[in-house]
Amino acid sequence: MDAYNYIKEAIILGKFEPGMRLGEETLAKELNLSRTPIREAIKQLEAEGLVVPLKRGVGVRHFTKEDIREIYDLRSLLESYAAGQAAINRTEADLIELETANQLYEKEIFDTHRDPNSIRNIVRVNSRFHDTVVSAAKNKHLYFHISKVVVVPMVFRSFYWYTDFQLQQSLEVHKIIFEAIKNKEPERARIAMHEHIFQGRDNVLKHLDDSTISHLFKEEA
Amino acid sequence: MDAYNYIKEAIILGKFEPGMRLGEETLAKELNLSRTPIREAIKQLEAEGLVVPLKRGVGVRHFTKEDIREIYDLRSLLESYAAGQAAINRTEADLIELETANQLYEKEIFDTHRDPNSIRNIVRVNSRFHDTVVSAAKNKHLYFHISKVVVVPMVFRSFYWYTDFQLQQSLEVHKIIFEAIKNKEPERARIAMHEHIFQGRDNVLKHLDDSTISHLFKEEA
DNA sequence: TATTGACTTATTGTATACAAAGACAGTAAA
DNA sequence: TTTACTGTCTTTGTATACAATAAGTCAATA
Repeated sequence: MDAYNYIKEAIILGKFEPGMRLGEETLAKELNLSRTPIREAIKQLEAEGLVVPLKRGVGVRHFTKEDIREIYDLRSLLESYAAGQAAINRTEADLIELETANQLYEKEIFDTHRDPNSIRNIVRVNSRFHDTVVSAAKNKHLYFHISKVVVVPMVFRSFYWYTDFQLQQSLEVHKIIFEAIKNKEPERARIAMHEHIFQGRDNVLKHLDDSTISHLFKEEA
Repeated sequence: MDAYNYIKEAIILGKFEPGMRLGEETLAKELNLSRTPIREAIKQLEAEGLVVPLKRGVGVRHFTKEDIREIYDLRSLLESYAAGQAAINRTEADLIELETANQLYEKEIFDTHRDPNSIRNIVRVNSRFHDTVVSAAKNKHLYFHISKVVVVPMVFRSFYWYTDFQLQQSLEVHKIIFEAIKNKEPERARIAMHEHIFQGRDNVLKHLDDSTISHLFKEEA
């Protein structure tokens, strides 16, 4: 794996915690590389906003409650628009892929043991559904920007906090979104997606005071 | 100026034309630097989508008509949302800054000689107004992403195609947006901004067949 | 004890050298 | 004329060395 993806994944999975400084020499040794490719990877991650300047170098960005609110507002705006456009522009192939993603999602939810590996699988198939919706909107630039908004460590961790009921509920909304896109009902798709993402947002915000994860976030000024 | 901003500006101003390959050694000589900082700048620009892989290296990205349509759709979605939020969250300082920007805009429009330098000034004050609207929405992540969507060479050139009447019309819409934000009317601000950006979009698309600029764009496949 | 200052150290910023791999040109064969 | 091949050459990918500077340390002074 290249330096960019290695660091990115480490941040998303929480191996590199928010506020942690990323020394070039350290990473270079960790990846058996020289500093040059490490620096390039860091520059890219900085452009994406995943790492921020920290003491003549960079560190993993931490997200405040305010950040989470803002990001979910933005994501909701973009993805609900995407759902609406998907209901207009989707192809038959998109519908098949959406249905597949949801079937896998259903399977993962029922089989889950709630261990980290299982959560990762749930995240993966959930992302596959959302990704397909955005892809079906047929706007490459929209796709590009949504992928940058969504890639935030938060999204990964949030699934730990879903109850079985919430996971089930989430699946049901996926099915409603799918039906709306299939039947070419943009408004219904848009509204359902908006609700869906705001449910996720509320769930995350509700748990932000939880002591087990509070160290991952910086309090607002 | 650092390598990143130098290259970025050269692309936006059209000094580096779409499709042009950006050789590291060449840029290094041009800026009296070694290849290392050049490579880092290129990686950042690549992450932003302003340059794309081209023959084992990178080249300036070209935008198809389809790209322009997509970008304006996206920009319209984001900026009209921003205008709505600005009508809710704006401070008194925001209002002063918006009014200042519009006054300068008015001045530039009346004084213009339609030379490159004058166009640059118009672009600058127009950007200042739009920037302030987005800033007044009080969502840093929204601001971040809009700035990436808007920074496209297109925006700069589009002002060459405005007639005096269109510039005047553009100013009038700015004033309507300002009033809506001032009076805390989110829907009115949102709709006005949406119309405003779509007018810009139509203007650009109308001129895309123009022979004087057609070389700047690649035909759609 | 807190604060300032010089000193030491660690880490980044930049340049350069070498290795690797496409791109290109020229040639030969179909 | 076109295609396929081969060798050369340009340009990128990576490593490393050195310069610059910010950070940390410790002692002296208020």
